[in-house]
Amino acid sequence: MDRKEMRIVDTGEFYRPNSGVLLPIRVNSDDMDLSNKEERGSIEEINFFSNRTSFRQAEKAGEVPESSGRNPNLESDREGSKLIDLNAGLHLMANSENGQSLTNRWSTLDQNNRNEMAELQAELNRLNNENQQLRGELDRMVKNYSALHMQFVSAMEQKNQQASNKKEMIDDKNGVRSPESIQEGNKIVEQQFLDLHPSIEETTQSENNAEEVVSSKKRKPVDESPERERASQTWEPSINGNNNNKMLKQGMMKGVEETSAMNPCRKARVSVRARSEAPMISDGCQWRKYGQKMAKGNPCPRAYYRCTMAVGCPVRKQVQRCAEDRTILVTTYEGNHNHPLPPAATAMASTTSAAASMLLSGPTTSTDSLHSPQFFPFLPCQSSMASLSASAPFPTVTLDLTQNPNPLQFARPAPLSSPFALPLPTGPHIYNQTAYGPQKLPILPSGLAPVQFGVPNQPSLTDTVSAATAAITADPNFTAALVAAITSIMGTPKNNNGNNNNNNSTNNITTPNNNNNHSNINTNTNNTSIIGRPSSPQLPQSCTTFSTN
DNA sequence: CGCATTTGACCCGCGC
DNA sequence: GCGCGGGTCAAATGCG
Ligand SMILES: [Zn+2]
Repeated sequence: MDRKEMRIVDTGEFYRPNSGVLLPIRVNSDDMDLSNKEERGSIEEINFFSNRTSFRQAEKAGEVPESSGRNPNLESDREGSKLIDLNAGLHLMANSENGQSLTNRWSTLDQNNRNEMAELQAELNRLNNENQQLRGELDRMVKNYSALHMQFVSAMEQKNQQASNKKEMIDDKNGVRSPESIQEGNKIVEQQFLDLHPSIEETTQSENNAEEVVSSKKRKPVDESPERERASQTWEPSINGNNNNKMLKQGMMKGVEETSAMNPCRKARVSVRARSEAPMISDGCQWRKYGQKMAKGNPCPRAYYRCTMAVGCPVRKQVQRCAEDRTILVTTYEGNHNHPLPPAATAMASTTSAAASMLLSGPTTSTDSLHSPQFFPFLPCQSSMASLSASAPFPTVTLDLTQNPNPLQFARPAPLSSPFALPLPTGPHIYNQTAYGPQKLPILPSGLAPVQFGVPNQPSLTDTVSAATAAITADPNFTAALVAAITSIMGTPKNNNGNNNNNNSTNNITTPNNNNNHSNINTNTNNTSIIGRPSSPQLPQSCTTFSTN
């Protein structure tokens, strides 16, 4: 098929949706036959080279009634015919008079160029229109999402306030009035706005304070064993009123903190692997170490921290070095902060919250949803992976930031000052990243903070976490969102001084049986590898120890 | 002296 | 029932 003909046909297709707009044809008419510019559609075609193709013109005029709407198929055919006519006419011109052949050739070339230009311009216009349409669509979706989210937040707020009132009543009945019960309502509201996605514990828990989430699964809601001195000391005032004195002895905060319910949401974890020489990455929060254990299979001890930025904050984290690469620090976050966070800490908090929501918010966010390669279209070429494990009891999202291909992605817009800005991705940025591969500028949501991971003045994990958070929280289905997150992770500088400039970030799907192949996305059951990355270093499974139990 | 860290003991779930 | 391992507690200790 002739190249030109192909081109014209394509332009015809471009404009077919916009009935009546026949820019390419009109442009040709400008060049060849200006007399009928005002006519539209096939009228112009008919007049195309009218002096030489009257036969065809008459033929086509008879074929196609002009009154009816444009028929795409017919349009295509006619345009094809028109091009044949065009070529024939040019040929005749070139051969007709030798003296003018050169001039005619030049004019032909000029016309061709102009045609091409016109076509390109037409395509440009078309793309602009399409872009505007898509943008409008996106804006609409974002608006809808925001509206829904705000509704959800307000609903949760109401629910929390109701629960708070209930708790106050209980406390009053027991003769103990917990200050937290008064404060928690506000706290939770803050947290919800802060985290963008209120986590499941807040939705399912009848009592509102986030501290309840803290208590581990082993803490049973009813103290059925009196001989357990510690258990009776540390907890459950609202269910077992006899413990109130003990709780006072232990301190109100602890009592509230340990008040718990077996909330599955507590299990949701976000594990971040990052290279850092420091014993602990700085994520903007204040942590207090409350324990250290030697983990099995890892000579490096595992440290346990809890957030001390606010009394009773349920957030905890575990820090452990990777057994095989001591420079890799694995930090696992758990829970949601119940207090406002500084900008530096917002990213991580949002990430953990979003990850918890992601992992626990139903089948669409489970690992199953990630089995489809369409969720990671970029992975084979960009070597970036999402790690999700929705498996019970500890669904875990693992962000592997130890391998980064792009050391020069430090430039990014200055973060906004407000620590409470929603990390909601705005505009098409996230889709830009998603669709068009690695973008060097991180799509940070505006409220996210400057970097505080690792050594000062270093670019930090915060970028990655922010982007991941934004991505996760932006889309309840976590499709494009996940893609965007991972894509943005690729653009995040690693957090250490490091010597690891040439690797890609990877996220991993971790399996319940601790089969952490960092090159694969595995299912919970059969460890089916969806997307492999043979080139990535195989990291020891002990590096992500929290996905299993 | 107050706060944070250390560290041994304890709790609990799970597998055998 | 017992042992193992993960997680937490809290007294002891360290530090500014
Ligand atoms: Zn906190």
